[in-house]
Amino acid sequence: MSRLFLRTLREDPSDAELTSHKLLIRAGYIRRTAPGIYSWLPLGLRVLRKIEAILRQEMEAAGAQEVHFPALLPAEPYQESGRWDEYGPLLFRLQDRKKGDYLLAPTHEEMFTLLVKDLYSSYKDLPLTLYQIQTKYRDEARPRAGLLRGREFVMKDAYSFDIDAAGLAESYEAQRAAYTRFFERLGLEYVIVSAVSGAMGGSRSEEFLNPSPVGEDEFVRSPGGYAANVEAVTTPAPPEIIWDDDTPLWDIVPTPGAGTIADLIELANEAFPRADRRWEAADTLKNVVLVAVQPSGQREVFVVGLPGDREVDLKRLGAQMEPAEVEPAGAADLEKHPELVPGYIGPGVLGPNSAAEDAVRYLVDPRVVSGTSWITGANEPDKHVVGLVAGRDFTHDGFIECAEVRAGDPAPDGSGPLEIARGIEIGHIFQLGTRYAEVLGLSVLDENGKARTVTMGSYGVGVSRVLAAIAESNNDDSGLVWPVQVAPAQVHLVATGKDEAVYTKAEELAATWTEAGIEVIFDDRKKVSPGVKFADAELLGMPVIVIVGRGLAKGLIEVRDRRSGQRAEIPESQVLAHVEELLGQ
RNA sequence: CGGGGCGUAGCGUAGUGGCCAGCGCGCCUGCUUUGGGAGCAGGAGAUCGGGAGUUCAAAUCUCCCCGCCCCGACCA
Repeated sequence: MSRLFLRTLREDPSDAELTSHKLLIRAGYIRRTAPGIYSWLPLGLRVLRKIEAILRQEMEAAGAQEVHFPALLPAEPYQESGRWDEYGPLLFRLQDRKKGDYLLAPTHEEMFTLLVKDLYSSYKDLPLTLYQIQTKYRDEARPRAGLLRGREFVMKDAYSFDIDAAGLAESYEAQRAAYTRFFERLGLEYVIVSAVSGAMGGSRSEEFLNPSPVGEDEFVRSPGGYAANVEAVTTPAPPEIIWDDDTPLWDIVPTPGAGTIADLIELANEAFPRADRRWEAADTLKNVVLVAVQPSGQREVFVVGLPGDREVDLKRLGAQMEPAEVEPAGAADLEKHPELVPGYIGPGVLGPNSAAEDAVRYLVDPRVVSGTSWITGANEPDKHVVGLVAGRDFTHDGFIECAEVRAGDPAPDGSGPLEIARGIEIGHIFQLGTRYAEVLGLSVLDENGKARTVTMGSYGVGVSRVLAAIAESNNDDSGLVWPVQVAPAQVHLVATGKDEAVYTKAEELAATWTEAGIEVIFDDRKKVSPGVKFADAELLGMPVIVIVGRGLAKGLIEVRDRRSGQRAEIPESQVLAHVEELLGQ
């Protein structure tokens, strides 16, 4: 260790917020090079390599073959797939000396698709799964949390190629199983949640989330085992209500100044109270004006209708409108639609309810089923409608998940009330289908000599993010506590005191153990006080700390378990056995 | 991109117009010290984020720019 390239820091870096970030920097595993870009130091690199090695084993076991693409790529394939535009500012773009467009790859679907197209043309060559462990680049608007969201990061991306949907399902299952084994071997807690496929396109998609309060993804789960990303949660539609001739007709009521839901409810309970109960926010139909912005910049104003007690969740809505982005309508957008009276918008002027040809699209929350009765805007200032029945008095252009999800909402599969938690996205698997194969022309001949478009899956693990997630969930007040599988070394050997015999003995142990296949970090620094060595050992976080020092005179060596803090004085002859036991070997 | 905080040595910081910019950690030399971040003595290390301006005088005031952190928007 006297020669190890390492400098531990006594104080937390001022620009770090998360425990994992602070500790990885203080313990000398990584250094920040630029915003969201980190350099790997010897210890950090060892951990990264170990995670990669485990991942490779699981990929090979699942039948995937490793390749390696450049990170620097020509623009053409991405222009063909449309992602050169779709990715927008997230893409690092550059030009060569001849003004040719290049990019630093954010992910490699196109390249894998083209590689297979280049070499294969028969159904006999399938199924095939390829993978790589590569550095990816994304010019994130706001990199944060050290390794958790960087602009450069290490990712394992795998791609499966099959002739049909059944094959894809099999390849997908194989990767899914490999992922569960991988995360289990790391000892990293994970939840598999349903996800929306987003910019990737495709159908089935699941995320592996490491539950953590510092995670950026919100997900829900139910006691019955349902789990989904908040963006992907579906709302179980209440049963339709059949109305009859006794169902009262709607009525326009004056509601001066009731521009907000809260005001409206208060006024309604006073001016036209219900017989059976008080009016609630959930009795109102709130209509919110939004704009969908296409990657081309084209703007479409549309309105969503949802129960008045719910807020619009732009994230959830946006996930369903990909690749368009959704934002609240601005003043300029509203000016183009004078029929939309802010605070008093009702279905009457929206979508199919309007006679106008350019009526804005009207999408509603799944709770607005046929037969439900609402208080909603009358499309003129200071007036609302009471008793407007969906299906009878108005209709819409379709349902959309646009409302916030709340703890306690029912799971769509009836498995109980949902709880909301946060997680770090450590893996994401997709059934892409034919999206990339189609635009890039990847097809093979089937047994009848007919060209069939290949169907693909895409499977990612954020390797550097996994490292951060492990650090985030494996530490204590004095430092990191690595699981043995990924620790830079298994044993941190400390020699204390100034007795030469101690150092000789420790060196001897280090050599023997290394020979026996145990990785040892040996703190042989002679002019460093014991306190510093102990503190460093705890900060660095090897699973076992061995101390050769004052006990040696009696033939005793101290062995500590980093995680539990348990200490034992062991006779020298039994130390190796004890260490191996602690390491679980 | 909006809101907030900030930028002084490798790290953490003090310094709101006035002498050679101070302290702790770390680093170097010497002596002492060695089971919980040692002591003494000496030393190296700073274009005070950059530029322009105001002033007899700027880390400190003004303007512009750059960068960092947090929240939001955004985000396989």
